[in-house]
Amino acid sequence: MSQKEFSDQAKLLKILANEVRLAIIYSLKDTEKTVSELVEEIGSEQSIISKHLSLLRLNNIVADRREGNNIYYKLLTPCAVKFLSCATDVMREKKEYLLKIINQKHQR
Amino acid sequence: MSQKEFSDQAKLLKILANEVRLAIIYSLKDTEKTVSELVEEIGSEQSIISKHLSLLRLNNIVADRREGNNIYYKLLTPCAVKFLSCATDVMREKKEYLLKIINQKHQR
DNA sequence: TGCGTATATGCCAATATTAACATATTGTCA
DNA sequence: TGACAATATGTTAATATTGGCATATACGCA
Repeated sequence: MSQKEFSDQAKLLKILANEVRLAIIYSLKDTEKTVSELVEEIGSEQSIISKHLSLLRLNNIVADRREGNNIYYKLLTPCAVKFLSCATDVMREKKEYLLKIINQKHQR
Repeated sequence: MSQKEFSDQAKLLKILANEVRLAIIYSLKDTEKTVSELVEEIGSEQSIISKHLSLLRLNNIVADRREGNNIYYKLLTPCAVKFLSCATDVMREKKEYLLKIINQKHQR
């Protein structure tokens, strides 16, 4: 892997590395939603949700579509959800390792 | 998914979302290495590599082992590498989507 | 046209992240 | 013990990220 590849990957991870943006991605995983619906569901202020949506849109993680006064957002890269479950795996693996270590200490 | 789960996941992603740390993880993917080896390979300053290693160690992504003057680091969660390839998938999927869009525009 | 609703954006302050440098720590060996 | 090699840590300044608030924009409808 080249330095540019690491840098690109780091940029992508930074986009995903935010509580609100993760909630948005997860919420859009199998259906499009309006901003209001996301605001209601996630519980952050409207302007905050909008800003995170802008960032995700600028980076082509989501796409928007206007319908009257509402703007619907959908996930462009369903793979992003698989990616999140992959992150969950890493956390589980970490946890298991820690438990193993703790058990070893107790056995001494 | 609960808010705490999103927050935990975001924390993990933040740890991984750095060019140097990605290079370290990738470099350790199938063999342990000393700090000097990582410095040589990655090309950042020693204190910088050390600090990133500390962060990874504190978060149980890597573990260290002293052997004389050298300290060997190894990856604790091999899953982290799979995770990175998963990130690469997301980027590829994004790119493919964009190409598709561009082609559609040209066909009009 | 004017008003209400939905959404986006600009600005600012607080906080987090990072690199760079200097210095400290820990071990080896003479 | 002293000098050196490998690594870690403290401090600081620059920059990036974030949330909160105010305001702007876009649309529908009367």
